[in-house]
Amino acid sequence: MVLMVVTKYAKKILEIVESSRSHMTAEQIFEQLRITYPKVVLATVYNNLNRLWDENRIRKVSVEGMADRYDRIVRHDHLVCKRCGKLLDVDLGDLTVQLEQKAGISILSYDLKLLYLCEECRTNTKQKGT
Amino acid sequence: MVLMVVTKYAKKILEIVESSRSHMTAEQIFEQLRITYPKVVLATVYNNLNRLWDENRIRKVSVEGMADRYDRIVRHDHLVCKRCGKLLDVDLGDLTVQLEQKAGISILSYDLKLLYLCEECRTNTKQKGT
DNA sequence: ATAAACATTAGAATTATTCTAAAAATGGTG
DNA sequence: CACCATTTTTAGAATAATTCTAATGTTTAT
Repeated sequence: MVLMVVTKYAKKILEIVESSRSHMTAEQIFEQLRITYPKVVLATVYNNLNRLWDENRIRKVSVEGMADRYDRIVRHDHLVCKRCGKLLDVDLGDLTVQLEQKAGISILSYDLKLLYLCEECRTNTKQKGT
Repeated sequence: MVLMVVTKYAKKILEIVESSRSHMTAEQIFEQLRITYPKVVLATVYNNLNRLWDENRIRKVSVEGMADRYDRIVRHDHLVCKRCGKLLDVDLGDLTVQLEQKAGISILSYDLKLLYLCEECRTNTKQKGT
């Protein structure tokens, strides 16, 4: 149970997620994967993403009300525009130890999102919409 | 634009969310609301939840792959079981200032989830890694 | 009282994601 | 290699969650 990611699809999917800095959705990963393997099916992408996530090889990022996004595992945090959902990377350093101490429990990882209003949303309009 | 939450539905929904400690889904809130207003419709619940969230009167909590949950605004963090998605409250104190400093940006709020494996999931099965 | 603005409804429509069962690929064994 | 067990992929149906649309109802301000 040490060697994982054997299939070509899993391998390529991991590659896609890791080489992208753009928090792709399953659908986008699917499109990307299709370039190399035109026969592949969306369910396969979901299967593999779930497996990779289970094995801690990718991160899953969920923003309220939007499709889940997948991200490389390298630790970093996210800045999320509360209005349009735009996601940016930001690195606040590793808070694991601090958090474990405060919580008094040992954790697998943590997920930190800072909610703000992006430039556009701030200037554009004061009501909702992207 | 200062007085909000005027309608009976919004009022009651806010009441339900605030008086519950259980991170309810829209569906559950709907059921609860129906006790008082049997005529109400699910879309109304979504409309109101979205409005309340927009107005910062409730929190929305999303756990990967599950329906969004709604929560009172009182600051606290969450412990999420990575396997079963179970959600628990935990309070690590207010990190806003620290985070704003590290990020060098002013934020509306933040969302911190600690991922762990709950007792049950830890003992139950060892398949799927971890 | 009337018009403008906002809220609610019903149900269809859209998305995202999982499930199911069958077919295909892979792996190890004798 | 030949066989069986296991895992992966496929296609498409199924399930959820959430939004949209258009009509209708309610409230507010004039």
